Amino acid sequence: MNGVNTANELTFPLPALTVDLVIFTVREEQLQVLLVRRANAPFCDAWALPGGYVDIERDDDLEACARRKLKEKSGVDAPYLEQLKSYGSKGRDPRRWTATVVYFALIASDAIVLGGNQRQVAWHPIVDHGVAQALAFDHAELIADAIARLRAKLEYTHIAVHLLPEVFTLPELQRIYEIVLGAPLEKSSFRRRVSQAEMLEPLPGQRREGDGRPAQLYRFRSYRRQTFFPRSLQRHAR
Amino acid sequence: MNGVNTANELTFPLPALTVDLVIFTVREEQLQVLLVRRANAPFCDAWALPGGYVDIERDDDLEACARRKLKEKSGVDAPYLEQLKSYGSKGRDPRRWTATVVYFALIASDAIVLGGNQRQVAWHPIVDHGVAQALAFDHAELIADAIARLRAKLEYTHIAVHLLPEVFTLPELQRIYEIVLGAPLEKSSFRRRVSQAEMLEPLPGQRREGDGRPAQLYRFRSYRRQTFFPRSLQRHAR
DNA sequence: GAAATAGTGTCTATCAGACATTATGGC
DNA sequence: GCCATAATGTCTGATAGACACTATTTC
Repeated sequence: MNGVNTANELTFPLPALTVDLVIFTVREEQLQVLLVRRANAPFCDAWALPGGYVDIERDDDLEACARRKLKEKSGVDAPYLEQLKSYGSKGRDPRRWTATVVYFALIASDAIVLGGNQRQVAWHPIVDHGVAQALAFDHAELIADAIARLRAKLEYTHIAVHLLPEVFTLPELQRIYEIVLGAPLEKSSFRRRVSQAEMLEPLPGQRREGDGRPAQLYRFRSYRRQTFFPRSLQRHAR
Repeated sequence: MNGVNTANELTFPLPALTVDLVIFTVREEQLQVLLVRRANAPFCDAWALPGGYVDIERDDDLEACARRKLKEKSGVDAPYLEQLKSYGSKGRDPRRWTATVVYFALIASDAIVLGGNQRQVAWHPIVDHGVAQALAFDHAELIADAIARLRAKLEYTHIAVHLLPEVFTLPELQRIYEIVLGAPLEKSSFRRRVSQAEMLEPLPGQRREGDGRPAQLYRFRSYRRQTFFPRSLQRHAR
């Protein structure tokens, strides 16, 4: 009934399994996503998310597979990486029934070391809910979902710090939020949230300049836990 | 490089792909999860989540696969169904590299038609973050993650209505929340949220009893959109 | 000192928790 | 009338938005 015979051999055809990555960064005042140009059919020459088949020899688990592919494409070792969702259907790859587990990563633009050929691997700016080009497979949908998740999480967590280098100022952090959300934020509200969460550690004495008064430098203190902001249904005390 | 030859045949071994279901209901004043007893090795006779291999002949996509398995085990056609997360690694199934896409479902206990043998398919109460028994594979972890997601979503959405039959009273709905969250809720706060969200439609005239004053009957109005409660970082108006 | 940007303080609106109060049924 | 439960109202505290104000730098 479960399609497995006594010798533990599968008696039915398997779908293919891939891992795809939606790698975000903020460059040139824009949210951008890393795409690779396909060299083979189907969708040859179209842009697509970096990713590929799970290699059961090399990859111990799904996340290791995602990290391997991330390292191959972006050169980044330990970014923020979060599983987004899985997509699988008969038709999304014309060759065969394929499922993909999508991860999204946030990296600082200064941490990126792209492989040589910009025709093959390049950053593409996000406009609204996707990129300007038509993409291979269902990758436009995957990107739209990833953007929605990223924007939603910005509103109740601190993950945007992962889009900045280790040391940054509060105006820089606020700018990241505004670029990703596509809307200006109230300065004092923003700063209140950040300070109340106690996630940032001021780097004493140091400063940096824009054009007026320099801003205090900070470092993200705690990668251990994500901060979630309150105001939801709370447990009743008594 | 991508392991596919020109005839579009894969030249490397594939991992297996399954879909597993965490089916929740509230019965006998407890949050319960549906488990099936395994009839084959590995973990023969152990309890496990309902699920199984994706059948690329029958299943058009992952969600269809989940709905098919849900219908097979619980008899329920159109419950609340949401993709939770995917798990895949070399070791989680001793037979081979296996990935599973986990869905969680919420169904009303009165909608359930279990197949005959209770020794094979049965409800198990949730205590804290899991069930009392040891489970097959990594299913205890999958259940713990599903419980965490369910509890988190209760605090900012209305999905708990899917744990009740179509017609219910507000005290019944509140009781569901309290059972799942494991803590009492403040009545007036609870009712304010529910009414502000305008998700419930009073069924006029009708009532039902406990022991004192009868409660108004309601029906869940809108399956179209989930209600999310406010108080998070908001866009700046100007 | 003017301009520009960083950073703080104050007021208000909104909403959740606490808890009292009223409403409606059975007995 | 009494009890039990349903439903509502009021007060308080916490926090986000708005916006004014102060602080610190360059020129």
